[in-house]
Amino acid sequence: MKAPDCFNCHCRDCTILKRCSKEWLEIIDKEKNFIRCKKGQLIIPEGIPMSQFYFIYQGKVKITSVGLYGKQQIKRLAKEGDIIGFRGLASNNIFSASVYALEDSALCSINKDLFLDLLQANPELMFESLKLVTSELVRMERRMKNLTTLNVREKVAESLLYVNEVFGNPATGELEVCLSRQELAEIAMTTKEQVSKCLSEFEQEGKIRTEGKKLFLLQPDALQKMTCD
Amino acid sequence: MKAPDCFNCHCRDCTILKRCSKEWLEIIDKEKNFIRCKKGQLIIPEGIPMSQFYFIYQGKVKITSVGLYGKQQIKRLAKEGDIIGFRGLASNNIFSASVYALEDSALCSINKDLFLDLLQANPELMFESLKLVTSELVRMERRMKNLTTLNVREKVAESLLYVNEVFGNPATGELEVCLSRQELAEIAMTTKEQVSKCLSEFEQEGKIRTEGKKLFLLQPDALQKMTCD
DNA sequence: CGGCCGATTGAGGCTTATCAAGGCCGGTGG
DNA sequence: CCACCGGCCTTGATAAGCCTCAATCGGCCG
Repeated sequence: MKAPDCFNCHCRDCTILKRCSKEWLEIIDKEKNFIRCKKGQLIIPEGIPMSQFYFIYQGKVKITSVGLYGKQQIKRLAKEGDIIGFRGLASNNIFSASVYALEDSALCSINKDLFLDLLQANPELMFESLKLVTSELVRMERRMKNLTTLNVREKVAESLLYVNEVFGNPATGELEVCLSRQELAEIAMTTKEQVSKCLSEFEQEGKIRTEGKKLFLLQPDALQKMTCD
Repeated sequence: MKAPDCFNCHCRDCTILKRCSKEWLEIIDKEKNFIRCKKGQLIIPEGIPMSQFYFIYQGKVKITSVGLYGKQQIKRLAKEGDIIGFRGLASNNIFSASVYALEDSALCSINKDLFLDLLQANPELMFESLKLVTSELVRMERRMKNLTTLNVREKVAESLLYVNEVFGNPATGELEVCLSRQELAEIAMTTKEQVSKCLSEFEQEGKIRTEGKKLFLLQPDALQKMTCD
Protein backbone atom coordinates (compact mmCIF):
# COMPACT_ATOMS: atom_id res chain seq x y z
CA MET A 1 0.00 0.00 0.00
CA LYS A 2 1.40 3.43 -0.84
CA ALA A 3 0.86 6.57 1.19
CA PRO A 4 -2.57 8.06 0.49
CA ASP A 5 -2.97 11.69 -0.46
CA CYS A 6 -4.85 13.88 1.97
CA PHE A 7 -7.10 15.47 -0.62
CA ASN A 8 -8.79 12.21 -1.50
CA CYS A 9 -8.48 10.54 1.89
CA HIS A 10 -11.53 8.58 2.93
CA CYS A 11 -11.00 10.28 6.30
CA ARG A 12 -11.46 13.74 4.80
CA ASP A 13 -14.47 14.05 7.05
CA CYS A 14 -12.53 13.54 10.26
CA THR A 15 -12.00 16.15 12.94
CA ILE A 16 -8.87 17.53 11.44
CA LEU A 17 -8.96 17.37 7.68
CA LYS A 18 -12.52 18.64 7.57
CA ARG A 19 -11.37 21.96 8.98
CA CYS A 20 -8.25 22.49 6.92
CA SER A 21 -7.82 25.06 4.21
CA LYS A 22 -6.37 23.91 0.90
CA GLU A 23 -3.00 25.41 1.84
CA TRP A 24 -2.82 23.51 5.08
CA LEU A 25 -3.91 20.31 3.41
CA GLU A 26 -1.00 20.65 1.04
CA ILE A 27 1.46 21.14 3.86
CA ILE A 28 0.11 18.19 5.79
CA ASP A 29 0.07 16.02 2.72
CA LYS A 30 3.71 16.83 2.11
CA GLU A 31 4.92 16.51 5.69
CA LYS A 32 3.01 13.46 6.82
CA ASN A 33 4.49 10.05 7.47
CA PHE A 34 2.68 6.87 6.63
CA ILE A 35 2.97 3.80 8.81
CA ARG A 36 1.67 0.31 8.19
CA CYS A 37 1.55 -2.42 10.78
CA LYS A 38 0.48 -6.01 11.12
CA LYS A 39 -2.00 -7.41 13.59
CA GLY A 40 -0.54 -7.63 17.08
CA GLN A 41 2.35 -5.34 16.27
CA LEU A 42 3.56 -2.64 18.65
CA ILE A 43 3.10 0.73 16.96
CA ILE A 44 4.11 3.20 19.67
CA PRO A 45 6.01 2.04 22.74
CA GLU A 46 5.36 3.38 26.24
CA GLY A 47 7.83 5.89 27.57
CA ILE A 48 9.08 7.60 24.43
CA PRO A 49 8.86 11.38 23.98
CA MET A 50 5.65 12.39 22.27
CA SER A 51 6.80 14.24 19.18
CA GLN A 52 4.10 13.20 16.72
CA PHE A 53 0.35 13.29 16.29
CA TYR A 54 -1.11 10.10 14.82
CA PHE A 55 -4.25 9.60 12.76
CA ILE A 56 -5.63 6.15 12.26
CA TYR A 57 -6.06 5.80 8.51
CA GLN A 58 -7.24 2.22 8.60
CA GLY A 59 -7.71 -0.53 11.15
CA LYS A 60 -8.17 -0.86 14.89
CA VAL A 61 -5.79 -0.34 17.78
CA LYS A 62 -5.65 -0.68 21.55
CA ILE A 63 -3.89 1.74 23.87
CA THR A 64 -2.48 -0.05 26.90
CA SER A 65 -0.33 0.76 29.84
CA VAL A 66 1.36 -1.44 32.37
CA GLY A 67 1.00 -0.90 36.11
CA LEU A 68 2.66 -2.28 39.23
CA TYR A 69 3.71 -5.96 39.06
CA GLY A 70 3.38 -5.82 35.28
CA LYS A 71 -0.41 -5.72 35.39
CA GLN A 72 -1.70 -4.66 31.98
CA GLN A 73 -4.56 -2.26 31.46
CA ILE A 74 -6.31 -1.34 28.22
CA LYS A 75 -7.04 2.36 28.55
CA ARG A 76 -8.71 2.97 25.27
CA LEU A 77 -9.74 1.46 21.95
CA ALA A 78 -9.52 3.43 18.73
CA LYS A 79 -10.32 3.02 15.08
CA GLU A 80 -10.23 4.65 11.69
CA GLY A 81 -10.45 8.42 11.93
CA ASP A 82 -9.35 8.64 15.57
CA ILE A 83 -6.48 10.75 16.74
CA ILE A 84 -3.67 9.78 19.11
CA GLY A 85 -1.44 12.36 20.71
CA PHE A 86 -3.52 15.00 22.43
CA ARG A 87 -2.25 13.92 25.81
CA GLY A 88 1.16 15.22 24.76
CA LEU A 89 -0.26 18.74 25.11
CA ALA A 90 -0.13 18.41 28.88
CA SER A 91 3.16 19.48 30.38
CA ASN A 92 4.65 16.01 30.52
CA ASN A 93 5.87 14.98 27.11
CA ILE A 94 6.42 11.32 27.76
CA PHE A 95 3.91 8.95 26.21
CA SER A 96 2.51 6.99 29.10
CA ALA A 97 0.98 4.15 27.10
CA SER A 98 1.70 1.73 24.28
CA VAL A 99 -0.32 1.39 21.09
CA TYR A 100 -0.83 -2.05 19.52
CA ALA A 101 -2.59 -2.98 16.29
CA LEU A 102 -5.64 -5.19 16.84
CA GLU A 103 -5.65 -5.95 13.12
CA ASP A 104 -3.61 -4.93 10.09
CA SER A 105 -3.67 -1.14 10.28
CA ALA A 106 -2.25 2.03 8.81
CA LEU A 107 -1.58 5.40 10.42
CA CYS A 108 -0.53 8.84 9.28
CA SER A 109 1.51 11.05 11.53
CA ILE A 110 2.69 14.62 11.52
CA ASN A 111 5.11 16.48 13.71
CA LYS A 112 3.66 17.82 16.93
CA ASP A 113 4.89 21.34 16.20
CA LEU A 114 3.21 21.32 12.84
CA PHE A 115 -0.04 20.28 14.46
CA LEU A 116 0.31 23.04 17.03
CA ASP A 117 0.78 25.57 14.23
CA LEU A 118 -2.29 24.21 12.53
CA LEU A 119 -4.26 24.54 15.76
CA GLN A 120 -3.18 28.14 16.27
CA ALA A 121 -4.03 29.00 12.68
CA ASN A 122 -7.43 27.41 12.85
CA PRO A 123 -9.67 28.49 15.74
CA GLU A 124 -12.46 26.22 14.68
CA LEU A 125 -10.15 23.21 14.84
CA MET A 126 -8.93 24.40 18.21
CA PHE A 127 -12.46 24.52 19.53
CA GLU A 128 -13.25 21.10 18.10
CA SER A 129 -10.15 19.75 19.77
CA LEU A 130 -11.24 21.22 23.07
CA LYS A 131 -14.61 19.55 22.74
CA LEU A 132 -12.99 16.28 21.71
CA VAL A 133 -10.64 16.19 24.68
CA THR A 134 -13.46 17.22 26.99
CA SER A 135 -15.66 14.39 25.83
CA GLU A 136 -12.77 11.96 26.32
CA LEU A 137 -12.45 13.29 29.83
CA VAL A 138 -16.14 12.79 30.50
CA ARG A 139 -16.01 9.27 29.14
CA MET A 140 -12.91 8.48 31.15
CA GLU A 141 -14.62 9.67 34.33
CA ARG A 142 -17.62 7.51 33.59
CA ARG A 143 -15.41 4.48 33.05
CA MET A 144 -13.51 5.28 36.20
CA LYS A 145 -16.72 5.37 38.19
CA ASN A 146 -17.82 2.08 36.71
CA LEU A 147 -14.52 0.28 37.25
CA THR A 148 -14.20 1.42 40.84
CA THR A 149 -17.77 0.91 42.09
CA LEU A 150 -19.16 -2.06 40.18
CA ASN A 151 -18.66 -5.77 40.87
CA VAL A 152 -17.01 -8.09 38.34
CA ARG A 153 -20.20 -9.05 36.55
CA GLU A 154 -21.20 -5.43 36.12
CA LYS A 155 -17.73 -4.41 35.01
CA VAL A 156 -17.73 -7.04 32.30
CA ALA A 157 -21.13 -5.78 31.13
CA GLU A 158 -19.82 -2.23 31.04
CA SER A 159 -16.77 -3.32 29.08
CA LEU A 160 -18.87 -5.08 26.47
CA LEU A 161 -20.85 -1.86 26.08
CA TYR A 162 -17.63 0.09 25.68
CA VAL A 163 -16.32 -2.25 23.00
CA ASN A 164 -19.73 -1.99 21.35
CA GLU A 165 -19.53 1.80 21.45
CA VAL A 166 -16.27 1.75 19.52
CA PHE A 167 -16.45 -1.31 17.30
CA GLY A 168 -20.06 -2.43 17.44
CA ASN A 169 -22.27 -2.86 14.41
CA PRO A 170 -25.55 -1.21 15.43
CA ALA A 171 -27.54 -3.25 12.90
CA THR A 172 -26.41 -6.72 13.95
CA GLY A 173 -25.09 -6.09 17.46
CA GLU A 174 -21.83 -7.74 16.47
CA LEU A 175 -18.62 -6.53 18.07
CA GLU A 176 -16.55 -6.36 14.93
CA VAL A 177 -13.21 -6.87 16.54
CA CYS A 178 -11.26 -9.85 17.73
CA LEU A 179 -10.40 -9.54 21.42
CA SER A 180 -9.16 -12.42 23.56
CA ARG A 181 -10.63 -13.10 27.01
CA GLN A 182 -7.40 -11.73 28.41
CA GLU A 183 -7.88 -8.47 26.51
CA LEU A 184 -11.49 -8.15 27.66
CA ALA A 185 -10.20 -8.70 31.19
CA GLU A 186 -7.72 -5.87 30.73
CA ILE A 187 -10.60 -3.60 29.74
CA ALA A 188 -12.82 -4.67 32.64
CA MET A 189 -9.88 -4.80 35.04
CA THR A 190 -10.41 -8.36 36.17
CA THR A 191 -9.07 -11.80 35.13
CA LYS A 192 -9.64 -13.83 31.98
CA GLU A 193 -11.33 -16.55 34.03
CA GLN A 194 -13.88 -14.13 35.45
CA VAL A 195 -14.60 -12.78 31.98
CA SER A 196 -15.12 -16.29 30.73
CA LYS A 197 -17.57 -17.08 33.51
CA CYS A 198 -19.51 -13.85 33.05
CA LEU A 199 -19.79 -14.33 29.29
CA SER A 200 -21.15 -17.83 29.86
CA GLU A 201 -23.73 -16.43 32.24
CA PHE A 202 -24.71 -13.63 29.89
CA GLU A 203 -25.15 -16.11 27.08
CA GLN A 204 -27.34 -18.39 29.20
CA GLU A 205 -29.43 -15.37 30.15
CA GLY A 206 -29.84 -14.48 26.48
CA LYS A 207 -28.06 -11.15 26.80
CA ILE A 208 -25.31 -12.03 24.33
CA ARG A 209 -24.57 -14.65 21.71
CA THR A 210 -21.25 -16.17 20.76
CA GLU A 211 -20.54 -17.77 17.43
CA GLY A 212 -17.02 -19.07 17.18
CA LYS A 213 -14.88 -16.08 17.95
CA LYS A 214 -17.67 -13.66 17.18
CA LEU A 215 -19.63 -11.82 19.87
CA PHE A 216 -23.11 -10.34 19.50
CA LEU A 217 -24.92 -8.12 21.98
CA LEU A 218 -28.54 -9.27 21.94
CA GLN A 219 -29.83 -7.09 24.79
CA PRO A 220 -27.57 -4.07 25.21
CA ASP A 221 -30.27 -2.49 27.38
CA ALA A 222 -30.09 -5.35 29.84
CA LEU A 223 -26.34 -4.86 30.08
CA GLN A 224 -26.80 -1.12 30.39
CA LYS A 225 -29.12 -1.56 33.35
CA MET A 226 -26.33 -3.33 35.23
CA THR A 227 -24.03 -0.29 35.08
CA CYS A 228 -24.13 3.20 36.57
CA ASP A 229 -25.58 5.34 33.82
CA MET B 1 -18.90 39.60 52.17
CA LYS B 2 -19.86 41.57 49.09
CA ALA B 3 -19.16 40.55 45.51
CA PRO B 4 -15.56 41.28 44.58
CA ASP B 5 -14.69 43.24 41.47
CA CYS B 6 -12.79 41.40 38.78
CA PHE B 7 -10.17 44.09 38.28
CA ASN B 8 -8.78 43.75 41.76
CA CYS B 9 -9.53 40.08 42.26
CA HIS B 10 -6.78 38.17 44.04
CA CYS B 11 -7.39 35.54 41.36
CA ARG B 12 -6.44 37.97 38.59
CA ASP B 13 -3.59 35.62 37.82
CA CYS B 14 -5.83 32.63 37.18
CA THR B 15 -6.27 30.91 33.83
CA ILE B 16 -9.12 33.09 32.73
CA LEU B 17 -8.76 36.60 34.04
CA LYS B 18 -5.09 36.71 33.15
CA ARG B 19 -5.96 36.48 29.50
CA CYS B 20 -8.88 38.91 29.37
CA SER B 21 -8.81 42.27 27.73
CA LYS B 22 -10.12 45.24 29.72
CA GLU B 23 -13.36 45.16 27.75
CA TRP B 24 -14.01 41.54 28.56
CA LEU B 25 -13.13 42.05 32.18
CA GLU B 26 -15.80 44.72 32.35
CA ILE B 27 -18.40 42.45 30.84
CA ILE B 28 -17.52 39.57 33.14
CA ASP B 29 -17.47 41.84 36.16
CA LYS B 30 -20.93 43.06 35.29
CA GLU B 31 -22.45 39.70 34.38
CA LYS B 32 -20.97 37.50 37.07
CA ASN B 33 -22.86 36.04 39.99
CA PHE B 34 -21.34 35.70 43.40
CA ILE B 35 -22.14 32.73 45.62
CA ARG B 36 -21.19 32.14 49.20
CA CYS B 37 -21.56 28.86 51.01
CA LYS B 38 -20.90 27.36 54.39
CA LYS B 39 -18.77 24.32 55.14
CA GLY B 40 -20.52 21.11 54.16
CA GLN B 41 -23.10 22.87 52.03
CA LEU B 42 -24.19 21.55 48.63
CA ILE B 43 -23.24 24.12 46.00
CA ILE B 44 -24.19 22.40 42.76
CA PRO B 45 -26.45 19.33 42.77
CA GLU B 46 -25.93 16.35 40.47
CA GLY B 47 -28.22 16.11 37.48
CA ILE B 48 -29.02 19.73 36.74
CA PRO B 49 -28.36 21.26 33.31
CA MET B 50 -24.92 22.82 33.12
CA SER B 51 -25.63 26.43 32.24
CA GLN B 52 -22.87 28.16 34.18
CA PHE B 53 -19.10 28.20 34.53
CA TYR B 54 -17.89 28.48 38.12
CA PHE B 55 -14.66 29.95 39.46
CA ILE B 56 -13.63 29.25 43.01
CA TYR B 57 -12.95 32.64 44.52
CA GLN B 58 -12.16 31.37 47.96
CA GLY B 59 -12.20 28.07 49.84
CA LYS B 60 -12.07 24.39 49.02
CA VAL B 61 -14.60 22.06 47.46
CA LYS B 62 -15.07 18.39 46.61
CA ILE B 63 -16.75 17.11 43.47
CA THR B 64 -18.57 13.86 44.11
CA SER B 65 -20.86 11.52 42.29
CA VAL B 66 -22.96 8.66 43.45
CA GLY B 67 -22.85 5.22 41.84
CA LEU B 68 -24.89 2.05 42.02
CA TYR B 69 -26.31 1.21 45.47
CA GLY B 70 -25.67 4.80 46.55
CA LYS B 71 -21.93 4.31 46.71
CA GLN B 72 -20.25 7.74 46.86
CA GLN B 73 -17.11 8.64 44.96
CA ILE B 74 -15.03 11.80 45.23
CA LYS B 75 -13.93 12.52 41.69
CA ARG B 76 -11.95 15.63 42.26
CA LEU B 77 -10.83 18.21 44.78
CA ALA B 78 -10.57 21.87 43.89
CA LYS B 79 -9.52 25.13 45.46
CA GLU B 80 -9.19 28.86 44.96
CA GLY B 81 -8.57 29.72 41.32
CA ASP B 82 -9.91 26.44 39.92
CA ILE B 83 -12.65 26.27 37.33
CA ILE B 84 -15.71 24.05 37.29
CA GLY B 85 -17.78 23.55 34.19
CA PHE B 86 -15.57 22.49 31.30
CA ARG B 87 -17.22 19.09 31.21
CA GLY B 88 -20.36 20.82 30.04
CA LEU B 89 -18.62 21.39 26.70
CA ALA B 90 -19.08 17.74 25.83
CA SER B 91 -22.35 16.99 24.11
CA ASN B 92 -24.20 15.98 27.25
CA ASN B 93 -25.26 19.05 29.16
CA ILE B 94 -26.25 17.40 32.40
CA PHE B 95 -23.91 17.92 35.31
CA SER B 96 -22.95 14.42 36.38
CA ALA B 97 -21.58 15.30 39.81
CA SER B 98 -22.32 17.31 42.91
CA VAL B 99 -20.12 20.02 44.38
CA TYR B 100 -19.84 20.43 48.15
CA ALA B 101 -17.95 23.02 50.17
CA LEU B 102 -15.19 21.51 52.33
CA GLU B 103 -14.98 24.81 54.20
CA ASP B 104 -16.65 28.20 54.00
CA SER B 105 -16.21 29.16 50.36
CA ALA B 106 -17.16 31.65 47.70
CA LEU B 107 -17.58 31.20 43.96
CA CYS B 108 -18.16 33.42 40.97
CA SER B 109 -20.12 32.16 38.02
CA ILE B 110 -20.92 33.38 34.55
CA ASN B 111 -23.28 32.12 31.94
CA LYS B 112 -21.96 29.30 29.79
CA ASP B 113 -22.75 31.18 26.58
CA LEU B 114 -20.82 34.19 27.75
CA PHE B 115 -17.85 31.98 28.51
CA LEU B 116 -18.09 30.41 25.08
CA ASP B 117 -18.08 33.86 23.49
CA LEU B 118 -15.04 34.76 25.54
CA LEU B 119 -13.31 31.59 24.38
CA GLN B 120 -14.03 32.30 20.73
CA ALA B 121 -12.81 35.87 21.09
CA ASN B 122 -9.62 34.88 22.80
CA PRO B 123 -7.50 32.22 21.06
CA GLU B 124 -4.91 32.25 23.77
CA LEU B 125 -7.52 31.43 26.39
CA MET B 126 -8.88 28.72 24.13
CA PHE B 127 -5.47 27.12 23.89
CA GLU B 128 -4.93 27.37 27.63
CA SER B 129 -8.30 25.72 28.16
CA LEU B 130 -7.31 22.91 25.83
CA LYS B 131 -4.12 22.37 27.79
CA LEU B 132 -6.01 22.54 31.07
CA VAL B 133 -8.58 19.96 30.07
CA THR B 134 -5.85 17.77 28.60
CA SER B 135 -3.87 17.78 31.81
CA GLU B 136 -7.04 16.90 33.72
CA LEU B 137 -7.50 13.99 31.35
CA VAL B 138 -3.94 12.83 31.92
CA ARG B 139 -4.33 13.08 35.67
CA MET B 140 -7.64 11.26 35.56
CA GLU B 141 -6.08 8.42 33.57
CA ARG B 142 -3.28 8.14 36.08
CA ARG B 143 -5.75 7.98 38.95
CA MET B 144 -7.82 5.45 37.06
CA LYS B 145 -4.78 3.24 36.61
CA ASN B 146 -3.92 3.52 40.28
CA LEU B 147 -7.42 2.84 41.56
CA THR B 148 -7.90 -0.18 39.32
CA THR B 149 -4.53 -1.91 39.70
CA LEU B 150 -3.31 -1.16 43.21
CA ASN B 151 -4.26 -2.87 46.46
CA VAL B 152 -5.95 -0.99 49.32
CA ARG B 153 -2.76 0.07 51.04
CA GLU B 154 -1.33 1.45 47.83
CA LYS B 155 -4.58 3.19 46.94
CA VAL B 156 -4.65 4.98 50.26
CA ALA B 157 -1.05 6.08 49.70
CA GLU B 158 -1.97 7.39 46.27
CA SER B 159 -4.94 9.25 47.66
CA LEU B 160 -2.84 10.97 50.29
CA LEU B 161 -0.51 12.08 47.52
CA TYR B 162 -3.45 13.39 45.53
CA VAL B 163 -4.77 15.39 48.48
CA ASN B 164 -1.27 16.66 49.01
CA GLU B 165 -1.06 17.71 45.37
CA VAL B 166 -4.14 19.89 45.74
CA PHE B 167 -4.10 21.05 49.36
CA GLY B 168 -0.65 20.18 50.64
CA ASN B 169 1.72 22.71 52.12
CA PRO B 170 5.07 21.88 50.52
CA ALA B 171 7.02 23.44 53.37
CA THR B 172 5.46 21.54 56.26
CA GLY B 173 3.94 18.54 54.48
CA GLU B 174 0.60 19.34 56.10
CA LEU B 175 -2.58 18.53 54.24
CA GLU B 176 -4.37 21.79 54.87
CA VAL B 177 -7.87 20.47 54.59
CA CYS B 178 -10.20 18.66 56.91
CA LEU B 179 -11.30 15.33 55.41
CA SER B 180 -13.01 12.59 57.39
CA ARG B 181 -11.90 8.96 57.08
CA GLN B 182 -15.07 8.40 55.10
CA GLU B 183 -14.09 11.11 52.62
CA LEU B 184 -10.58 9.73 52.27
CA ALA B 185 -12.20 6.36 51.60
CA GLU B 186 -14.31 7.92 48.86
CA ILE B 187 -11.13 9.21 47.24
CA ALA B 188 -9.29 5.90 47.53
CA MET B 189 -12.42 3.90 46.69
CA THR B 190 -12.36 1.72 49.76
CA THR B 191 -13.99 1.83 53.23
CA LYS B 192 -13.36 4.14 56.17
CA GLU B 193 -12.15 1.20 58.26
CA GLN B 194 -9.49 0.28 55.72
CA VAL B 195 -8.34 3.90 55.55
CA SER B 196 -8.09 3.98 59.32
CA LYS B 197 -5.97 0.83 59.39
CA CYS B 198 -3.67 2.03 56.62
CA LEU B 199 -3.13 5.42 58.26
CA SER B 200 -2.22 3.68 61.52
CA GLU B 201 0.31 1.56 59.65
CA PHE B 202 1.76 4.52 57.80
CA GLU B 203 2.15 6.41 61.05
CA GLN B 204 3.90 3.48 62.73
CA GLU B 205 6.23 3.26 59.74
CA GLY B 206 7.02 6.96 60.04
CA LYS B 207 5.59 7.84 56.65
CA ILE B 208 2.96 10.23 58.02
CA ARG B 209 2.17 12.02 61.25
CA THR B 210 -1.22 12.83 62.75
CA GLU B 211 -1.83 15.57 65.21
CA GLY B 212 -5.44 15.80 66.27
CA LYS B 213 -7.30 16.21 63.03
CA LYS B 214 -4.20 17.37 61.17
CA LEU B 215 -2.29 15.15 58.77
CA PHE B 216 1.34 15.56 57.74
CA LEU B 217 3.18 13.66 55.02
CA LEU B 218 6.65 12.98 56.38
CA GLN B 219 7.93 10.78 53.55
CA PRO B 220 5.99 11.52 50.37
CA ASP B 221 8.66 9.64 48.41
CA ALA B 222 7.99 6.48 50.37
CA LEU B 223 4.30 6.80 49.54
CA GLN B 224 5.13 7.57 45.93
CA LYS B 225 7.13 4.38 45.61
CA MET B 226 4.03 2.38 46.50
CA THR B 227 2.09 3.69 43.50
CA CYS B 228 2.43 3.31 39.74
CA ASP B 229 4.35 6.37 38.69
C1' DC C 1 -20.36 14.93 83.74
C1' DG C 2 -22.94 12.58 80.17
C1' DG C 3 -23.99 11.90 75.47
C1' DC C 4 -22.79 11.88 70.74
C1' DC C 5 -20.12 11.39 66.72
C1' DG C 6 -16.13 9.88 64.49
C1' DA C 7 -12.02 6.92 64.78
C1' DT C 8 -9.91 2.57 65.91
C1' DT C 9 -9.42 -2.30 66.16
C1' DG C 10 -10.69 -7.08 65.72
C1' DA C 11 -13.62 -11.13 64.00
C1' DG C 12 -16.21 -13.27 60.35
C1' DG C 13 -17.91 -13.81 55.77
C1' DC C 14 -18.12 -12.74 50.95
C1' DT C 15 -16.23 -11.58 46.60
C1' DT C 16 -12.72 -12.28 43.56
C1' DA C 17 -8.00 -13.84 42.17
C1' DT C 18 -5.30 -17.80 41.70
C1' DC C 19 -4.38 -22.38 40.53
C1' DA C 20 -5.27 -26.61 38.15
C1' DA C 21 -7.54 -29.87 35.03
C1' DG C 22 -9.80 -30.73 30.94
C1' DG C 23 -11.91 -29.42 26.35
C1' DC C 24 -11.92 -27.30 21.91
C1' DC C 25 -10.18 -25.79 18.01
C1' DG C 26 -6.43 -24.60 14.15
C1' DG C 27 -2.09 -25.60 12.43
C1' DT C 28 1.63 -28.81 11.37
C1' DG C 29 3.91 -32.77 10.02
C1' DG C 30 4.17 -37.53 9.31
C1' DC D 1 -5.89 -38.08 6.01
C1' DC D 2 -5.09 -38.44 10.63
C1' DA D 3 -2.38 -37.88 14.85
C1' DC D 4 -0.19 -34.60 17.48
C1' DC D 5 0.77 -30.19 19.50
C1' DG D 6 0.01 -25.65 21.36
C1' DG D 7 -2.84 -21.91 22.48
C1' DC D 8 -6.94 -20.28 24.19
C1' DC D 9 -11.14 -21.08 26.51
C1' DT D 10 -14.00 -23.18 30.14
C1' DT D 11 -15.04 -24.80 34.63
C1' DG D 12 -14.34 -26.01 39.39
C1' DA D 13 -11.67 -25.86 43.88
C1' DT D 14 -8.96 -23.17 46.89
C1' DA D 15 -7.06 -19.16 49.10
C1' DA D 16 -6.37 -14.41 49.89
C1' DG D 17 -7.79 -9.84 50.22
C1' DC D 18 -11.21 -6.84 51.42
C1' DC D 19 -15.79 -5.42 53.15
C1' DT D 20 -19.07 -5.64 56.77
C1' DC D 21 -20.34 -5.70 61.31
C1' DA D 22 -19.70 -4.93 66.13
C1' DA D 23 -17.38 -3.38 70.22
C1' DT D 24 -14.51 -0.01 72.21
C1' DC D 25 -12.13 4.23 72.50
C1' DG D 26 -11.50 9.21 72.43
C1' DG D 27 -12.56 13.94 71.82
C1' DC D 28 -15.96 17.63 71.74
C1' DC D 29 -19.91 20.12 73.25
C1' DG D 30 -23.75 21.06 75.71
